[in-house]
Amino acid sequence: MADDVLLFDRLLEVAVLLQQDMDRSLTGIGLTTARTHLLWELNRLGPSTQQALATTLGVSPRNVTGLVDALERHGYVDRQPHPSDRRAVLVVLTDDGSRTIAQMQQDRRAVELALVDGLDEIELGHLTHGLDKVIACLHDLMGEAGPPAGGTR
Amino acid sequence: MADDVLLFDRLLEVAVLLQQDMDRSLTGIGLTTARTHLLWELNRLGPSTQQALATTLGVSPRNVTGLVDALERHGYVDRQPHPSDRRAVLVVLTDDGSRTIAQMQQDRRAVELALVDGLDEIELGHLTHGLDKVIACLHDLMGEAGPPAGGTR
DNA sequence: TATTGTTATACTCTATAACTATA
DNA sequence: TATAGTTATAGAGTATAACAATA
Repeated sequence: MADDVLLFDRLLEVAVLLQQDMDRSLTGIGLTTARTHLLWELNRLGPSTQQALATTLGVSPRNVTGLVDALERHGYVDRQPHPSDRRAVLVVLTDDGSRTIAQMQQDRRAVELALVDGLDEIELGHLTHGLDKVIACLHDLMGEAGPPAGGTR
Repeated sequence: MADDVLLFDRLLEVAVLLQQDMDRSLTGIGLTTARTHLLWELNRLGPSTQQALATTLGVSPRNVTGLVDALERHGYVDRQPHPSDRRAVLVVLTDDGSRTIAQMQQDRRAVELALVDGLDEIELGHLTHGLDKVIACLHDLMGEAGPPAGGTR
C-alpha cells in the first residue's frame, strides 16, 4: 500500500534522528542549531569577517549580526577590530568556544564509533557505497530542478 | 586527520540534501516545513482536534493554533465545529489540501524511484540493511541519553 | 476540577531595505 | 562608488502563562 517509499522513509528517519541527536547537546548552554553552525564554520575558517561568515553559511549579513551577538553574549566568540579594514570586524573563537567545538567533535566521533561498532567491515563498505550513490543521485535531482531556468538538458 | 567521522558525515549530507529537496517544493505557495508537517499528519490521522495535532507533532497547542491559522488562510484546511465537544474544533483538509498532499506523495515516489534506479537489487538490499542498523543504533543512543532520570539500566 | 483553544508575551531564525562608516 | 556592519521592520516557528468556554 504505502510501501513504495521504503528507502526514502529510512533516509528521512535517519535525518530526523541525527537532528535530534545534535539538538540534544545544545540545550541550556546558549547554543542553537544556527549558532552552532556558525561556530563550526568559524572553527573551520579561522578568524573571519561577518561578511565571510554570511557567505559561507548562505544567510544574510544581518542574520550573522544576530548570531554573533548571541554567541558573544554567551562567551563563545569575540569581536576584534580588523587589522587592515576599519569597516570590518574579525570574529574569533574564545577559549570557551574552542573547548565547546572540541567537545562536539568528540561527541561526533563517539556517535561514529557507536554506529560503526554495530556493523562488520563488509556491511560498512556496502552502506558507505550505497550512501555515496544516494548522495550523488540527490545532487543530480537538486541540480536539475534548482533554478526555474535550468538547462541541464 | 579529520577522516574519523566518515559515516556520520555521509548521513549528515543525506539529511541536508533531503531537507533541501523537500523545501524546494514549498516555496511560494504559502507552505513551510512546519505547516507541511501538520498537513501530512492531518492527512494520516483524518479530521483532528488541535489538541490531537499538538500531541502528534510534539509541539504546544498554541503553536498549532498559529499553524492552523496560516493553513486556513491559504485554503489548505478548514476549522469545523466538533460534533460532540463544543470546546474543540475539528481541523479538516480542504480539497486543495488533499490535492497538495497527493502531489507531495507523488513527488516522494518520484525521488524514491530515482534513488532505487541507481542501485541494483543487491545494493539496495545492503543499503536498506545498513540503514536499519543505523536507525536502531541511533534509537539506542537517544534512549540512553534522553531524559536525565532514565532507567534503561 | 480538567480540558480545548485562545490571547498575551517573549525568544529565535530569517529576510529586505535604509543608513553609517570606511574603502 | 562599493563594501562591512548596523538599525528598522517584518514574518515565521517555538515556548510558557493566563484566561474563557465547556466537559
